[in-house]
Amino acid sequence: MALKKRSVSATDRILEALEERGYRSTAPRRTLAAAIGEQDRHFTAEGLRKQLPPSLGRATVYRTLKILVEAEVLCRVLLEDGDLHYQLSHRGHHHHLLCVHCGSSQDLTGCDIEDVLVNTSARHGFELSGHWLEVYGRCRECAESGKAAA
Amino acid sequence: MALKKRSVSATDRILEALEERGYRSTAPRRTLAAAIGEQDRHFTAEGLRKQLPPSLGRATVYRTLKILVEAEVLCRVLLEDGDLHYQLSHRGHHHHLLCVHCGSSQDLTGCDIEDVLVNTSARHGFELSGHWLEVYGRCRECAESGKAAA
DNA sequence: CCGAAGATAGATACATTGTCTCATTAAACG
DNA sequence: CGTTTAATGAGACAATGTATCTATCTTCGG
Repeated sequence: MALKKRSVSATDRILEALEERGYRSTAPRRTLAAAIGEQDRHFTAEGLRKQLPPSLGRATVYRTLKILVEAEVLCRVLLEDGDLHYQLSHRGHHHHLLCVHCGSSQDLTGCDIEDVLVNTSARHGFELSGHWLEVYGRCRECAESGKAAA
Repeated sequence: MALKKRSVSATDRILEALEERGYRSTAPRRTLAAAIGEQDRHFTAEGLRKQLPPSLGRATVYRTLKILVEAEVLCRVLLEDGDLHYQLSHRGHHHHLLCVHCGSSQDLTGCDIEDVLVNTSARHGFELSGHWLEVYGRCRECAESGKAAA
């Protein structure tokens, strides 16, 4: 269930985001952008690094990932076991449905959690400024095959 | 706004939880339980350790914290900056309202987020099994003083 | 094109937060 | 008590990231 379709390649989106923000176009960054564009799933910093030429320094990988998260091109994903992964992000705030079985993730859309949170928080006299939410479970495919099997 | 009141001391609750689960009563654990009972705020493993005699090994602190989280006496709190803290927990699943200004936290109660999540996930064909939520903002006190100041 | 200014890279040391191993010690229990 | 077995503390190791530093590459004005 990888996302293959893309009008503009993810690689290009990454490079554009860097350019927009005034970062220079360098060979390491282009290599990284291409590698990230090839991921069809959330990935770890080290996992990504293993797919890159060893000449590309560790610090560069982490630095670039950080920049891309700030630029909202990537977002962080916290797995249930505490592992921090990264994945291509659609702009704006959103959450993830993470399949604990196959590891896929989908964006949680059409969700009114924000409203619920604002209201509930207000009842506590709390002025909400942000939140972090990850949802774990089984995606449609895994849920169905799971019923058949187990 | 620390929680000072407690019918049974937190320290005792910790020791009881350990006993219930068949763990032995040892001096290091009693020391740890007492120290945790004195925290009036979420704390880090290392922060806690600094309040303990250096003779109490690092591994013991981490081991005990892990046990206590499993026993649901403590829960983990993820701060906005990614720092993982611990705090005394009331049993059962709940979330935290974390004040980014004063660092206090309160439990989010009377919240129907679970229902919203179940419904929203279902629309994605997703079979929900768990979630992680942290809410950041300003507590009543900080929100009010903030308005006066800023 | 060239050269200067400044961002970036890679190497590497360091930092943080844990986990694992292992010999020693201490609890629990008959 | 003594035996059994869990627990401790020391320290190695691991994972993940940040800071520092010098060399190098980009960019851009001329």
